[in-house]
Amino acid sequence: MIAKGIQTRQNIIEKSLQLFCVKGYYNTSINDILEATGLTKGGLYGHFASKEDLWYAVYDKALAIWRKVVFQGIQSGTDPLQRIQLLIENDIKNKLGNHVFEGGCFFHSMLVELSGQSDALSNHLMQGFNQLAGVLCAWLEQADQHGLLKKNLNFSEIANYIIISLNGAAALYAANRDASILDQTIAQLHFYIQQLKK
Amino acid sequence: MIAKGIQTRQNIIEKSLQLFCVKGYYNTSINDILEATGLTKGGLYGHFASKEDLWYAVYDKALAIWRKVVFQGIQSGTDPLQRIQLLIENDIKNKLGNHVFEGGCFFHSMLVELSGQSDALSNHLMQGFNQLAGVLCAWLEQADQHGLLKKNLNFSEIANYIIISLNGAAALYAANRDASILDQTIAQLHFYIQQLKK
DNA sequence: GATTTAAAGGCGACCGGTTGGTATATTATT
DNA sequence: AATAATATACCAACCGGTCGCCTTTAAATC
Repeated sequence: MIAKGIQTRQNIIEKSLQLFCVKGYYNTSINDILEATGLTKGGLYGHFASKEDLWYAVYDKALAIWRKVVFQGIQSGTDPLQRIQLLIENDIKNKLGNHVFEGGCFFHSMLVELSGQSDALSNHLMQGFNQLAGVLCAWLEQADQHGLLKKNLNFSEIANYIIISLNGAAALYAANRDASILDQTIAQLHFYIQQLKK
Repeated sequence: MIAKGIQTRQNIIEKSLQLFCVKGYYNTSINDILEATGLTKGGLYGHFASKEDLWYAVYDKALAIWRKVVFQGIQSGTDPLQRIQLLIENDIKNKLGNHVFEGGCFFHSMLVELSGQSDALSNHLMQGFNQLAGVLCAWLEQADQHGLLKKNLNFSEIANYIIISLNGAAALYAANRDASILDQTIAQLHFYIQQLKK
């Protein structure tokens, strides 16, 4: 049987993740988390040294969730461009559309809120985005080696631009909750990527 | 001579705009604003009924600044697609790159922070974005009437997508402050718009 | 199998400081 | 003298965090 403490800790992380997505980091108070978990201050601070400490644990949880959703059905060996398209579709339709993170995408919301507020936390976030850019970049290079792409494309530039588009979609969708914007963004990014082909 | 009260009011708005951009709305305290303006509580609350009331005034100021920067050099009568390109370039290079708003784009930062936190304020923001989408849409229709575009394009979809890209760029640039990301985004959006042409 | 023991888990009062906001008094300006 | 502009003192509620105390649980001892 799983130790009770570990279960409680997991519950704190999950409830905090929801709250951070909806209300933001600073605007989520420890009391909000206590209310959501049914704990009291002493109980919570037995599991985490500080609110920032909790944030790192929440980040790890969010990353695990995100990876599962966004790399769903993607197999190495398949057409690299198709992998990119699938990743985009997963990110927009499954992550945003299925409200994997309530309120808004954890990573995008945190990035905007924490930029200029906490160098430590926002750098932590940027590392994640840069890793994703690296993956996309590698896939583009693979596509190029298969002779699929136009000449003289800047792969890291394209990778960054895709990430930018995904972030923008997260922002707009969180604000207006209009599902059609998701389909539209997928369609436009699909069109964009088609134009990279020879 | 301009009444002193009006000058003070303007100063409050300008300093608050800076603070909201850097720290966000909720995380900017009234005390932060007092410190920035040299006023005391009584002085400030003589000009604004509440923090939210101040936000609306700041929004108006930000909108005026944004309009000036982003429609710079754009004349009706010129090539509609070129107008779109210029607007994009103004938004990215002049608004983001010149740090017209310190810390991050006011509109994007506020949209992300206030989504799900304040329906009143985030709806106010969305109206602005929708107006911009309308302008871009109209320009695309003009371009189409001139026979410049491919068939069966969805103009409002394209307009939304451009806005999404601009918002994403604002998010990433605020976080990593790497100017090359601005040039890259301009280049990619330029490429994207070229692909819309016949 | 019953009893002891110790640690893990959780409770809740309390801390200094800050939040947005108000009422009243005081000072400049006209 | 009247009015506009600002200062001061204050409020209740809330902020993240600490600390000593109380339960619960499970292993160790008898």
